[in-house]
Amino acid sequence: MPQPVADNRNSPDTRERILDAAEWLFAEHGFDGTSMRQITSQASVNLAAVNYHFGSKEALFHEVFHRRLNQLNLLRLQELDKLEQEVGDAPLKPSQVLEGFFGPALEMAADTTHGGHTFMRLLGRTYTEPAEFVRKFMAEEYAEVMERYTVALYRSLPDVPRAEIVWRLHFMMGAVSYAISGIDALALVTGRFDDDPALLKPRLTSFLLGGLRAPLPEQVMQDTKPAR
Amino acid sequence: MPQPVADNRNSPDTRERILDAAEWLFAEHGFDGTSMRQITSQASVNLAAVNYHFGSKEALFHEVFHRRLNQLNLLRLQELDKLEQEVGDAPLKPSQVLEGFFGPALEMAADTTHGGHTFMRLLGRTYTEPAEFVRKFMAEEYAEVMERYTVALYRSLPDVPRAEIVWRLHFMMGAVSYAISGIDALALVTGRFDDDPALLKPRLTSFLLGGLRAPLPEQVMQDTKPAR
DNA sequence: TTAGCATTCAAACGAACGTTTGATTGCAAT
DNA sequence: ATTGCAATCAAACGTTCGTTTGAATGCTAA
Repeated sequence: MPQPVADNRNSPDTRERILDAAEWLFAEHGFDGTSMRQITSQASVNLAAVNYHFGSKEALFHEVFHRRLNQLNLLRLQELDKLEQEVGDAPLKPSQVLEGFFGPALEMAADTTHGGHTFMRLLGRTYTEPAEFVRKFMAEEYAEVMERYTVALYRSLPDVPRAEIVWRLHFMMGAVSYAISGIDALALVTGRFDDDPALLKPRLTSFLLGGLRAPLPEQVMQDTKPAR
Repeated sequence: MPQPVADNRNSPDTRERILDAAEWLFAEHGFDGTSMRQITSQASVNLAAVNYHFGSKEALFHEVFHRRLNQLNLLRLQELDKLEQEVGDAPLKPSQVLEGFFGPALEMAADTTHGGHTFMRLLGRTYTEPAEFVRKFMAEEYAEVMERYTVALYRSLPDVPRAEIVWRLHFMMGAVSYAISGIDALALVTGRFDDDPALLKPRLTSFLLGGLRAPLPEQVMQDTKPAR
């Protein structure tokens, strides 16, 4: 046993090159719109390399996701741990919960040089086109983070019905997704558009907070007052 | 000239059957994920019928869009006309602008029996995956509506910088898109989830209004005070 | 009855798809 | 030197793709 080669992470770049190329192409053209020949060509590797290293196109897609989503989940959980440690048993403020949840996503989306932005575009896109095999691992990999953050949100807004909070979290994720896909889609609908990307985060957070803390609609108020 | 057959809209159902089948399949699996054979099979027409009636797969996609988007645009413009007529030269209230813009979309999304819901899912999905050939006609068909509604929003919020308004409109469209794709994506991220669909609209509008009227972020306030 | 024409149909086209194969390469350990 | 093995490679596999073709069909107008 000269060297525990064991869990071999050999072939220094080709796996990474494939993942990077695939990430960008999937974000740009979607899963079905991207071919193995495009991926391997852009990564400058042999056509068979993907099947050799990952097994299949779907497995590659999963790995593209797992690589960054795992990182994003860790960041979100760390943020929440830190925040909850600071306040002890007291509930967090809604703004703190939002910062912990969307902060890491926006930071990742702001990283345009290491693929973070590319991945967040892919994530937003995939969310609206959940292919069969994607639903499965998406739900699994998101589960813990969503569970902990929804609970934190419940506690931060004790007077708001839980169903309402879940919906608003959903609305907020939509707003953030569009914010990240951002300028492309914006230019698609309005005319040309250029703006300081650094302003996106303050803009978005004040919008989200406004929506999250908006007065409850009357119909919901009525439903929440009586029984249950 | 016995009958002005002229602009023939013959073949009573096959065009419509193709459009309906294509609309559903495109919404479910995307453009690249849907094959001509799936479409024609689900529509119970011959494989060559699509190319005969529409010319190509892309042209079919365009027609699927045009059919409903045209209707949606008309509704939105009618709403705005009516509202502006009511108030004369005075600016509209933000809530009125939102009602005019998102009301027709939500109504269409609530129609689950005539394909309206299906189309709105497709629209939200396409927004985040703008294929080359889609960008073109999307921008064209959206142009007039977006122009008029952004102006109406400017006037309804005279103290808010225009760039801010454009962004917030963008955020709102994201929230609405997610709201419509709705329960599918929600169940993907949280656990199971069931709720009264009739409550969606009041929930969404109070959220949107809260976001739209939220206080401006400090950075933007600073930028807007000095020159320019 | 017949001519014209829009529509439908079965069949085939070449191209591109994801995947597999079997040989070749180049380094590490014997 | 030689064996072992992970990695790369060119080539081919069988499918499925969007589109085209040319013949059949059925209705309408002359």
